[in-house]
Amino acid sequence: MELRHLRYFIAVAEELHFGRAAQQLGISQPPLSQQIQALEQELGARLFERTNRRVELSEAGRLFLEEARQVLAQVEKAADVARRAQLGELGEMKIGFTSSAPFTSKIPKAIHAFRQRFPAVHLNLKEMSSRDVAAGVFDESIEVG
Amino acid sequence: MELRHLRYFIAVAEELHFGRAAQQLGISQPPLSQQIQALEQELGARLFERTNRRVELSEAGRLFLEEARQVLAQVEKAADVARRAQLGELGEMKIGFTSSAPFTSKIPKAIHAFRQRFPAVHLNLKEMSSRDVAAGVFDESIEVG
DNA sequence: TAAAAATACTCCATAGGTATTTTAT
DNA sequence: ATAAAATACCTATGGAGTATTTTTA
Repeated sequence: MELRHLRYFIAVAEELHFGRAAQQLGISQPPLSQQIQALEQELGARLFERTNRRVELSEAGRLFLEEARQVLAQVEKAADVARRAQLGELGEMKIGFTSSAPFTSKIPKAIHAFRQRFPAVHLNLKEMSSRDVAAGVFDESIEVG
Repeated sequence: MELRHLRYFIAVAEELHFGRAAQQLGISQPPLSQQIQALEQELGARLFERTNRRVELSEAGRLFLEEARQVLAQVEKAADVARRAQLGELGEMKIGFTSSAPFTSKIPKAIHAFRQRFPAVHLNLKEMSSRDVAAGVFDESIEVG
């Protein structure tokens, strides 16, 4: 099974008409019929009742439609997560700082501004020696959450 | 995006090695690299850090992996729902019966046996006139949940 | 220099198109 | 007689294979 099968199935389920669904999908009707048949065969389930002047969903089709929509929604979410993570709007930020850093003034403000800007980024702070800061050492952590 | 991309991505994420992942998938390494590249391009996100002796997941890749697994799990569920609905192990059963039916004895037993056999089928009972039973009329219903 | 991924190209399986037939109204 | 899906057949896009190059540890 491929997402194509689910996209095609949903189009037919919404139009209840192979010709119009094909048009909406930008393909012709025969390959759409074929893909739906292939899907039905793989599932071992009849998804539509075809009575030549009318196409309607079978019981299996109605239930499958809900699941198929959830799959596509989940795919959208997956793509969105990846894009936002790439843009640095999601994920984890680890910051090491030395005890001599002006913690009482600048760091809290910086954290606040950062969390305002990237609310989905998980912040992870740690006080450490300046040598470790320079070396990029960051084993344990204090989470700000 | 197609499910193929997700299946390939998960294989590479698990093996952290394109060659072995390709072998596990039953394809050769170059097309696997190509499909992963196509996926990364479509997402606009780098999923792996390639440093020639080592492949590792990027932050975006780690987050995407969780989502991708959920997609495939949802696809399995969708297929399962369709198959079980086709077998009559899922869905809805509507039964009309007349007031003269021996409700106190046979019907409750029949319901019990049915629900034992098909626990996922939603039962829907209604007392109606014998004429409506014969005509298959079934507008409102009493649900047995 | 060795191990692994990326390129370059070639091939073929199959998604998709066109033409036609079937079917039920 | 008509509208719509199914079937048959053909085409061509792109997924997959083989050979080779690039990269860096």
